[in-house]
Parts: sequence; C-alpha cells; structure tokens
Amino acid sequence: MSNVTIRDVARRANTSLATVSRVINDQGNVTEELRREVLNAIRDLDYSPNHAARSLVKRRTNNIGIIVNNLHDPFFYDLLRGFEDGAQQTSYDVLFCSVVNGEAATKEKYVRHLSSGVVDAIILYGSYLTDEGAVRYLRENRTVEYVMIENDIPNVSCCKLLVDNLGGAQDAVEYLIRHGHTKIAHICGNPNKKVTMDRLNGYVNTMCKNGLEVRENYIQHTSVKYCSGYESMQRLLDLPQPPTAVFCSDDAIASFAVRAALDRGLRIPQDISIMGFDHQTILPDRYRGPDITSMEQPLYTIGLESMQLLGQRLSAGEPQPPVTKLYKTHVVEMETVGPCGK
Amino acid sequence: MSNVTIRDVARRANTSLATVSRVINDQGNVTEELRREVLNAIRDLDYSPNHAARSLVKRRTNNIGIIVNNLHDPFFYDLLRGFEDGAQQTSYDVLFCSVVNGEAATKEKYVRHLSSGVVDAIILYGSYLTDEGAVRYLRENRTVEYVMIENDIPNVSCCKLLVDNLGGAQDAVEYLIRHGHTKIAHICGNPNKKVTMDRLNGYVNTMCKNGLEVRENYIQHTSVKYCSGYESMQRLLDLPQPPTAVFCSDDAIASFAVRAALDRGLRIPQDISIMGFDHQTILPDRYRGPDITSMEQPLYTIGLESMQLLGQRLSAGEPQPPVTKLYKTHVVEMETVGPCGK
DNA sequence: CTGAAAGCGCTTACAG
DNA sequence: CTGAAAGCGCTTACAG
Repeated sequence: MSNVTIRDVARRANTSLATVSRVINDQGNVTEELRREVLNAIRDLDYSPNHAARSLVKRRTNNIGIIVNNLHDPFFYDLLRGFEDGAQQTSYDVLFCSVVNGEAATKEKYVRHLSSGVVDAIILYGSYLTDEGAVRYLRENRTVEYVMIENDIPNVSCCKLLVDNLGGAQDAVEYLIRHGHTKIAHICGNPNKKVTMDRLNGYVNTMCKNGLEVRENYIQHTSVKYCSGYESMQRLLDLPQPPTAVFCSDDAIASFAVRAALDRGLRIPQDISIMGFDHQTILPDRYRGPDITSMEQPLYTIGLESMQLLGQRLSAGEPQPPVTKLYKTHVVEMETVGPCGK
Repeated sequence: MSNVTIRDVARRANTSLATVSRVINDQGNVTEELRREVLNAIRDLDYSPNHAARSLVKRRTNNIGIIVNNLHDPFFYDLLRGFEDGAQQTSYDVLFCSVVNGEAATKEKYVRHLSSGVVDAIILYGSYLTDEGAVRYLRENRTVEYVMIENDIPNVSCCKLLVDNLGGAQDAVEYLIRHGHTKIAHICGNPNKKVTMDRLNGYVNTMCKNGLEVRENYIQHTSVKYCSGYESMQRLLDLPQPPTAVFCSDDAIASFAVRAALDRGLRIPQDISIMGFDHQTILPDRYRGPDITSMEQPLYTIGLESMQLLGQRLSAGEPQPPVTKLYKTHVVEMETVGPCGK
C-alpha cells in the first residue's frame, strides 16, 4: 500500500485534510486557487487515495465482482465479452473470480469475501445444486447488491436474469420432430446444474405432448466433464434401436457426441442428427466437426445487461425493487440436423 | 457491507473487542471457554469481519490481482488454468481484471486501483508498447508485490517470467529450413506487442544466418485483430514469387492464414507450409482447419508458477529479491508443415 | 470557502 | 489470559 497519505498532501498544499478530500472527490466548495494547489501536491507526491480507508468510511468500494465456475471454460466467451463491454459503460472496476470445478466451499468463500466490503455488487453466474451454502449466505445477508444469472432461487430478493431453458428444449425437440424424427434421444448435461433438469424436462414434455415414446435408455446422463458426452453417445449408438436424432443438453456435450458418431463412421446429419444448446461460439478441446445446430441463448446480451442493470441500481440513491428478466432462445440452423432417413 | 460488527460480537459474548479479534485471527491467548463463547456469538450473528477495516489496519488484503488484455480471448485458456490451479494452492483470493482491447488508460486505472489497497500483489500479463503509463506507475510506486509475465522492462525491480521468443522463432524458422524451405515468409502479430518484435527478429536472424534472402514483401504486418492474418496471407499468395512456407507470429494469426490458403484451394502442407507460435489449445472464431504446427510455450506452467512464486514471496516475512525466469519453447509437429515441394 | 473533530470497523501494542 | 486505548487513512457533518 502506498506510503503517501492525504495528510502529506494537505501538508504540502498548506491546507487541511478536509479540503484535500473535497478536491479528490470533486465536491466543489474549494477556491480554484486552493484546488490547483492541492492538485499539484497530489501530482508531485503521486498520491492515490487508500482504497481500504475510503471504502471503510464511504461504505462503498466502487467494485463489482463476478463469480463464475471455471473461468477458463470457453463457454464463457460471449458472456465475458458482454461483461467487459458493459463494464466499460460504468465507472466501476470489475473483478472476476473463478471457482475451480464449481467447488462449493470456494464459491461460498468468494461470496462471503466479496460481500464483506470488497465489492458493492456481485454477479453470480450459473445454477448449481451445490451452491446452497453460498445462497443461504445471500439470503441472510443483504449486504451487497446481487444479480443472479440463470438461477431462479425462491425467497431470495435479488435481480434475476433467467433463460427460458424449458421452452428452448421444447423448441429444440419440436424442431427435430418437424424433421421427421421420432426416435429422439437426450444426453443430459452436468448433473450438478439446474438447467440440466430444465432441459431434460423440456425434452420429456415435448416427446409426450407429441405422443412419442421416451424409450428406455434414450435418456443418457453424463458426468461433470463434457467429454463424457462421447461415451453417452456410444451407449445410444449401441442400443438395439438407436435413435435417429439426439438432443444434447449443451453444445459442449454435443461436440463430443458428434465426435463419437463420426468415429463410428456415421455421417451427420444423413445417418444421425445431433442438436445442441447454447450456440456456443467456441467449443472445447479443438473441436473440428460440423457446425452444430443449436438453441442460441443471448449470452453476450445477458452479460452486457447485467452490468448495465447493476450500474443503474448502484447509482440510484435509494434501494430499487429487484427485477427479473427472462430471455428467450431460438433455433440456429447449422449442419448437424437433417430429415429423418428412415 | 455487513451491519453486524465486531462490537456486536463482543457484546454478545460478554467480552472485549480485542478478545474477539484474537479468536478471529487465531492468535491464541484466549481460554477455550471464552473462545467458544465468541465463536458462538459469531455464528449466531453470522458475523464476517469487514474487509476494508481489516485491510486498513493490517496493511494486507489477502487478495492477488491478475491483469490481462481481453480476458475473453481463448488464448488465455491454458494460462487461466494455471492461474486457477495455482490459486487453489494459496490462501489468497484471486481477482481477474480484463483490460478491453488493451486500452492504455484502463490498464493504468486497474494498476493504480489494485495497488492502492485492493490487493497485495499483481500479476501483469503481456508486453505491450502502450503499457508505459502503467509501468511508470509501477516503477515509482513499490507498494505491492509484482510479477510481470512476458514483459522484460528495464529498471523495474519485480519478478519477471519471460519466454524465449527470440530463440523460439529461430527454432521455428530452422524447422522450416530443415524441411527444405527457402522461400519463407513471416506474418507479424499485433504491432502493439513486444513479442511481435522478438519473433520477427528471430525470423530475420535465422534467415540471414542461413544465407536466405528476406525478400521484399515477405514480411507482412497485421492489425491488432487476428483476422487480419487472412489478408496478410492473401498478399503473400499474390506475390509473383509466393513463399513455400510461412512462419506466423502466433497461432491465432496462423489460423487465419490457413483459412486464406484453403480458401484459395491450396493444400496444406503439400502446396504451402504454415507454422504458428504458442501451440494455443483453443483457436479463435470456430477454427476448423488442420492442427497447426507450432512452437509451444508453457502457458499452464507459467500461470501456475506465477501464483506459487507470489504465494511464497507474500508469506515470507521480509522482502525477497526479485527473480527472473526464462521459459523455453519447443516445436510441436502437427499437420501444417511438410517438405518443400519445389 | 475552510478546518477541527468524530468516526468508519478493525488490530495491536501496552498495561494489568 | 484480558481489556482500554490508540491508530490505520480516509470522509463527513458541524461550526465558523
């Protein structure tokens, strides 16, 4: 931390702490001459106000914290761009925290740490079953402004930006049905994510609504690792009655499903159709297959708007009522879905 | 910020602020009974110490800041994993800051902000010509511990983790020469990066050392955008004597050079060899071409070791002398370099 | 317009 | 082992 304090500046400018503070904070009520004097002293001493002291008394840090699981995951590409562009529109400093593997203890640590005077607001991305500790803290400590993305937790009064995963999954399955498919399977995503449930429900609903059978083993689960989508696909292809189309819970899973199909010598989409979710710009692990037909969710927009929302709320004098927004998804037709062959 | 303070805890536990502070900080000198009393009060009130107040008096924040340009850039995949894994080995909270487009003012803002009591140490990634403001501040304000990655700035006493870009570029060009190429061109990277110069120098040196002519227009420049590598490649292919091999300053550039060649109907590597640098795990913009032969730099290791280094230095009682480390690169043979056809 | 003083929520000698 | 008091570096009424 810096060695030069406001006291040194005051001394050098022949004035009081209060006056220096006033010019630092642009509060006016200082003669132009004195102001210049102080500014010079600040420049000469290369003074920067101590952030901790300032935060302590102002009860404001001017920081916004963003917490995500596995920041390195290329899934975040568009979301990060949204956060970044949004950040530029505010005067806040934005700090990203990565929770490796979504480790529950780490996430709670970050939530508590940031909440206790490190930031003014927190954006929490993602819906994970293991987040309950962090969420409990949130529910009981309304100390900072919160925005939750993708996570609709009941009884927590904070802003929520949600994606219509259920509707999206329904649209995806209906899209496959419109292509003549009836033997449609589903590969679930990370079992720790709530969106995995939503998309699974959307799949099941839509199959039922259309009078299609959800055959045994047509619902395959994966581990938390995307690459387990590969084995899930293999299991589907090994079935006595393999599906003609597979709806995957996300593009990362789908990318591994595609690899599995191609490795079996199948042609996509002639032999099998594969559909993802997210319309993720960058896929994991040097994916080289065909472009994946998918449900796009507006990640860039969500990132951008979460920052804008926070900017407004923080600069509003009084506390604002929490807002909830629901984002729709839509089909992006690419190369992995075709008409049913048989 | 939290409403419950150490004073509330002391009151509830029927003791003094000092005692509460002692148990929070595990300093001993408290009877087991009183300790339990305090712990209960803390639990009952769900108290967390105010970070700002604590930092102010301890002159320590327990945070480490990492500043990079364009956090969303998939270039950072391995580096981030290194940072993340390294962070887990320390007790520090790690905060990532993204400087959009490497904007000089933003970077200086982050450096100053973090330095003035937000973190105990900063990792600054990258070598950019526009960083001088940030670096000047660094040079004049030894307030936090610094680690610079890829940036060998003279007269700044901080830890430096450097990559042998010059040697790596030489090895790359020699690798192409061993494949019989003599008409070797170079596409430069981001003109704002110092590594671009190093790699260019490595190219020129090695051409000269091997008695090869650096023909006019064999050195192509790009803008700060990776995709400009596409036009650079087109210009090379339009030359009356196009090169048989192209060494690109980085894989992202190379990925666009490959696209340009493929779009011309050229076969890689039969018709033209292309070599990159970085051995980047994830390439920009849904790259689907062949795997790029490249010089690998140990980004994961660098990320990991930068955190480990900081962990040691911060926990050491007294200030440590700065260390410098140089990382070597090595050829990773993939699919884009072959023997010279003509 | 200006400054002395109180106070933000902690920790740390210091005295007992 | 325990607590009263000073102080970290700021800002903010308050009085002038």
